[in-house]
Amino acid sequence: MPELPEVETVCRGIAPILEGATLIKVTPRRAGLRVPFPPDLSLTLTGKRVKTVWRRAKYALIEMETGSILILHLGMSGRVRIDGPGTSWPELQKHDHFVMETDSSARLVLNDARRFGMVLLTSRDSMDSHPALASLGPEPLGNGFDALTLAAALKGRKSSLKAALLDQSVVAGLGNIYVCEALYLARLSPTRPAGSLDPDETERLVRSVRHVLVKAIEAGGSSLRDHAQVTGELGYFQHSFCVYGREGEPCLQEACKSTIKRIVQAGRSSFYCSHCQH
DNA sequence: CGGCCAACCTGTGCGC
DNA sequence: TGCGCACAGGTTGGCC
Repeated sequence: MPELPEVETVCRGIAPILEGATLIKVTPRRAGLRVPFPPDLSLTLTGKRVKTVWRRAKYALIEMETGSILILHLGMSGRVRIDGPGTSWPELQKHDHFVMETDSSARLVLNDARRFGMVLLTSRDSMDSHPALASLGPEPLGNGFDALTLAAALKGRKSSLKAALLDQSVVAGLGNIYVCEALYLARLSPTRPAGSLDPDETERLVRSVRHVLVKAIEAGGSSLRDHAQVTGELGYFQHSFCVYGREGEPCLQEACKSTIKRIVQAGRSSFYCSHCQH
């Protein structure tokens, strides 16, 4: 589930619960996920009040009034659940690896079957130099992402356009699904050398990236499979994919009689229409 | 530094 | 019903 739109959806869902609340209990339920949990995690957060929740790339950031910032990354299979506010919470489940309880009888639960996620700690003052955040490229929905900056980031790159857009230092927050979707919308082949775009193509790509992300956020994130969002509702953007997961199905372009192809690039599946995308 | 691959994990769906 | 295999939304460390 967790590319930029899904993380954005999670942040919007947990912000009303967490902001202004005090964390009364913080419980790591195993040693860590991809990396060990910070040793001072509970000590740093317990008894502190949450100031704000926001997102950077695919990271959810929870800033405390003390200036400490909890960084959550959902990896491939991470999900965030809010239990309560209420008098009773459901039983913790398999793969519920990290839990934070608030003084308003709500509980945030991080569930991550594959444990590719990350729980990290930084602070207001040092977040810019934190290894996870330091080398991230511009936010695709922010002012720092335009045709000129993208052209500069792609210039001289020999790798494919697909690989370049998955590189979080080029643009931050895209993953396999939305790269496929944006390239389809921009009519650009995932196999194009990243440095070969002309200004018109670059502009089309910028617009397409923004468009697919905005639409996905509006739909509440794609939330593949049976993932229930923190709001308890399922996202519906997954039903709106044009190419992702559609190998062998007809291209949706009105006049196109071709079918969607799947190739493997950098170990990831790329779905595209070889007739429409060049 | 750029580019590529393996590794990190569990779950699911498919063919046999 | 069971087994084995391919594949899955991401990142990173090591190697050339």
